[in-house]
Amino acid sequence: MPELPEVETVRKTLKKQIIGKKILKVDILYNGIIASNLNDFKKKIINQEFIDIKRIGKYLIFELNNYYLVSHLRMEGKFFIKNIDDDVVKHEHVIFTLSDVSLRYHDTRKFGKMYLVDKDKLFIDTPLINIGKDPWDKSLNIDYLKEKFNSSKHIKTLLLDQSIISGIGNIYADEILFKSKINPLRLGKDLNDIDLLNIISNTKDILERSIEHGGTTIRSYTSSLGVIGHFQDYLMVHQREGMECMMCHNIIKKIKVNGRGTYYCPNCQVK
DNA sequence: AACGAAACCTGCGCGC
DNA sequence: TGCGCGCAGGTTTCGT
Repeated sequence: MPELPEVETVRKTLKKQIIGKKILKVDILYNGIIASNLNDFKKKIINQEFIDIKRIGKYLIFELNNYYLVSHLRMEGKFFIKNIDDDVVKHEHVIFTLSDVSLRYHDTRKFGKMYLVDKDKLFIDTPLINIGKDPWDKSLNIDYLKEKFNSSKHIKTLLLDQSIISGIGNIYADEILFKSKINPLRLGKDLNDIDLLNIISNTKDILERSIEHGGTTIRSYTSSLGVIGHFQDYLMVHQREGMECMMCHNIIKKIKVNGRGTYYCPNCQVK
């Protein structure tokens, strides 16, 4: 479930439920989720307390007393709060037993990762060492994008590059390009100042509006923490292949860009 | 060095 | 009904 707005929704919801609580026990049912040294992870995390939950790009940053627990949900990672004695269900891979509740990490495809990072090394260690600018960072400006987009890669690919801007995924990349009237196959180096300005402002605008609606819940994905977002009702192109463009009534097309399904309006987004 | 492809996993919907 | 294929909100690793 994870692009920036969905992760932000999880962060807010989770924060209300676990701040101030201590980790009494951790059960790891599928080791692949833990990207750090497994034994260190298990040992260090016991008796740590949740101080705060932040978000950087698509990463959830759980602030503990002495560490950051950094979690990436990848395609289908979800957190749930359950009763401690509830049965463990299929696809629950990491179970944190807190004083009065059970925090459970559920991930059908097992793609998600968790890292335990020293507090003074958050941006020095993996996975955040190369993280790009936050969409609302004031230094994310035309000059920055001119340099980073000076490439023969397609703009869709560049928008998905987390070391340039952090938090944009496949749904919002399509929406940002539609609103900016930029064809996904245009090359980064061919964009002009107006294009870059549009990308900067539309990225913030679309992500903000999605956060207001609790993110996007599409396909049959069940949502994290029982929270269902509604921004899918406002998507202009994503998953609308064969349907009429909301702006010009031409037919929305679907292509592949860098292996990712990409939706656009050939009339609004001329190459 | 830089690019696309494959890998990591599971489940669903489709056509035959 | 069953099988095989393609597809999925992501990122890292492997080959050419």
